[in-house]
Amino acid sequence: MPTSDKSISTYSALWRATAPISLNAFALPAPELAQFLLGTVIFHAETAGMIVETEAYLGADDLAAHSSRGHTDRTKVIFGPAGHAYVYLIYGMYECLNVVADVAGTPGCVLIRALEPIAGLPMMYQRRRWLGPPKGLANGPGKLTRALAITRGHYGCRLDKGPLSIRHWRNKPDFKIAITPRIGISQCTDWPLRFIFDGHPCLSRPL
DNA sequence: CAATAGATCATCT
DNA sequence: GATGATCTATTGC
Repeated sequence: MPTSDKSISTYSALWRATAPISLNAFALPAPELAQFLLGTVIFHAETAGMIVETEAYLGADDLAAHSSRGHTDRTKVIFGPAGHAYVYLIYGMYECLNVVADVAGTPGCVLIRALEPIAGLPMMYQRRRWLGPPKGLANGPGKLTRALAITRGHYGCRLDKGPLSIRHWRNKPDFKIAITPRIGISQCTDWPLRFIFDGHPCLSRPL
């Protein structure tokens, strides 16, 4: 299930094996964007990994979504145009990366929950201070931001190009997608908005 | 393996 | 003043 081509393990080779995604291609409803992002690759600071787990967060009706409480300093980017980063601090300790969905004026975003590490593994090990197998480097929302050195400083960044970018494969790998309820929330706990590569070893939690 | 405690702070009430 | 889209270490079977 991990990446088909194991010869692509350097940042530059991975960059060449992928292509940019236009900013307006991100402008989908959050559940659709969450599926679209599965299998795409995040690049930042000499490290990169493939997204294998996402969660969609909706608008006013979705009480688990930060944007359901309205437009504030923290949530304003979620109400903006798609393809930008919403990064926030959770539990005073970890940062979580979201991709803004939908058109400007309509709130919605996608939490990136797990990556398969592909390039820059030694750097990821150093940032994470992790001693286990590679699958444990970025298999959680707080872990992957550490591994790729993504912080609240990236709040509002565009993701189609620039230092923090998401690209898709020129030869798209084929994976089976499974859908489950979201993890770690206390509202709308049974909405089927978590999207995963079925059986992938780098998930934050199996199914 | 499962359950639980503790770390730590920006945001919102 | 309470809470939380988490993670790690530790305890107990």
